[in-house]
Amino acid sequence: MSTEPGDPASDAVAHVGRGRPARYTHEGLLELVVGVFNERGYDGATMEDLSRASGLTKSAFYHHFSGKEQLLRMAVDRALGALSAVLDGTVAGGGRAVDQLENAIRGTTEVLLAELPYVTLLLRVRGNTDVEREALARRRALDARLAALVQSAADSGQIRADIDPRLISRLLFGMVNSLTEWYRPGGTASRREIVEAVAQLAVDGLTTRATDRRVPFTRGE
Amino acid sequence: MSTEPGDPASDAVAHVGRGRPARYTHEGLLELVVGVFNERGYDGATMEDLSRASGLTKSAFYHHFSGKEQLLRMAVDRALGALSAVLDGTVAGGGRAVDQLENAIRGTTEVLLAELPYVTLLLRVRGNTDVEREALARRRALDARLAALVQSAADSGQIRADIDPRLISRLLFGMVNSLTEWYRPGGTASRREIVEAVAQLAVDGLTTRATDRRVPFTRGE
DNA sequence: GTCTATATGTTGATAGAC
DNA sequence: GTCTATCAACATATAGAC
Repeated sequence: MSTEPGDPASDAVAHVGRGRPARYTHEGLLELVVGVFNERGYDGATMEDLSRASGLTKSAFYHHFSGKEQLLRMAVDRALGALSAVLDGTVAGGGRAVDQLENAIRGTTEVLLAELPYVTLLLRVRGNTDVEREALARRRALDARLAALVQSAADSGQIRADIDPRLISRLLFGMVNSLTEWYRPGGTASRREIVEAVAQLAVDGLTTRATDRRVPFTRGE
Repeated sequence: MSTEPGDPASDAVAHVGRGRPARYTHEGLLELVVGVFNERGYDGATMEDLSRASGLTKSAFYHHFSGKEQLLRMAVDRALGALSAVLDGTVAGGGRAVDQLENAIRGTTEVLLAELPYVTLLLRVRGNTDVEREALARRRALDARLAALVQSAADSGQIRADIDPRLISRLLFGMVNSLTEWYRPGGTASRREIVEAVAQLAVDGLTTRATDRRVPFTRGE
C-alpha cells in the first residue's frame, strides 16, 4: 500500500500530539492495519509491519490494541456486520423471490465494494484460530441465507431449474466475492457499473440480447 | 486433512523401508504438503506441520526438499503448467471466438477441479517472496490470454456488448476460480455436473429457458 | 534416510523510563 | 502515549550420529 489519493493514512491521523509523532483514531488505524493484512496476508503480516505502517513503534502500537487477533476480530466483525445488514434489508423488503435474489446480489456486491478491505480479509480467513473459526461460522450462516434465497426462486419457478440451486448460489456469490481479487477504488470501472455488470451477467449470462428482453431469443450471430 | 478414502497419503507411500517409517515418492509428499498449505495457509504452515503430515521428522523431511519455498514453487508450477496447457489446447483448436471462450471456461474449470489443491494454492499466492511474485506474473499472463478471448468474442458480436469485456472476463473466471473455496472431490456434485453448470450459467445466466434455446424468451413465471 | 540436538533468526508481546 | 530494550516462544534450517 503506497500513498495514493484516497489512501487510508489520510483518515487515520486525528490530530498531531505535542510529542514526536501523530495521534490516531481507532478506526483510522484499523483501516491501515487491514491494508497490511491484505497485502501480506494475516499470518505474513508482523506486528512490526502493522506498527510501522501506522508510524508507531511496536510498543506504542500495543498501547492502542491488545494484539494481532483483536485486530482481526474487529476487521471481520465490520465485514460481517455490513453483509448481515444488507441481507436483512433485502429480505425485509419482501417481493418475489427472484427479485429478492437480485437485490441480494446487488446489495452484497455494493457492500463488498464499499467495505472492500474488510470483506477481502473476511474472505481469506482460514480457521487457524478461534477468532477465525467464529468468523467462518458467521460467514457460513450468511451463505446459507443466500442459498435459501436461490432455493426459493427455484422453487417458484422464477429461475432456471436445470442446475442445483445450491450450486447456483455458490457460483453466483463466488463471482461476487471474486471482486476482492482485483477491484481497487480508483480503477476504470465505477462501483455502479460493476454492480450492474454483476447483476446482468448473473441474470442473463454472456449471450447477446436485444434491449427488450421479450424478443425471440437467438444465440450467437 | 484427515485420512479419508482417496486421501493423498495413500499415494505418498512408495514402499516401506527396512527402518522405522515409510518411504515416499516426491510427488506423493508434495500432495500432502500442498494439503497442509491449503489448510493452514502457506505462511501459517510450519515445516514442523509439513513434516509431521508426512510422518517424518523435520530433518528427514529436509532430506527430500530444500525448503518451504521450493515446495511452493513446485506446487504452483504444476498448477500453472496445467492451466497453460489447457489454454494452449483451446486456442490451437480454433473455431469461433465464442466457442473458444466456452472451451476455455470448460477447460479451466476441469483443470481447476482435477488439480484442485495446486490451483487453490496458486490462487492464494500474494507476492511476499520471489517465488510468489514469479507465480503472480505467470498467472497474470494467463489472465490476459483469457481476457483476449473474451475481447475477440465481443469484437465479433458473439457475446453481449453492453459490458466491458475486461470486466466480463474477470467476473467469469472469478466465478470459475471461486470453486476452490468449496469444491471437495467426494461431494454431491460430480466434476462433469459442475463444468456444465459453470458453462451454462456463464452463457445463459439464471433465467428460465426452454430446452430449445430458440423458443421465444420469457422471463420469470 | 532417518533420527536427536542445536544453531540462528524472527515474532508476538511486555517492562519500565520519559 | 511514545520510546528503547528485552524476553520467551517458535520458525527455518543444519550438524552429525546411526
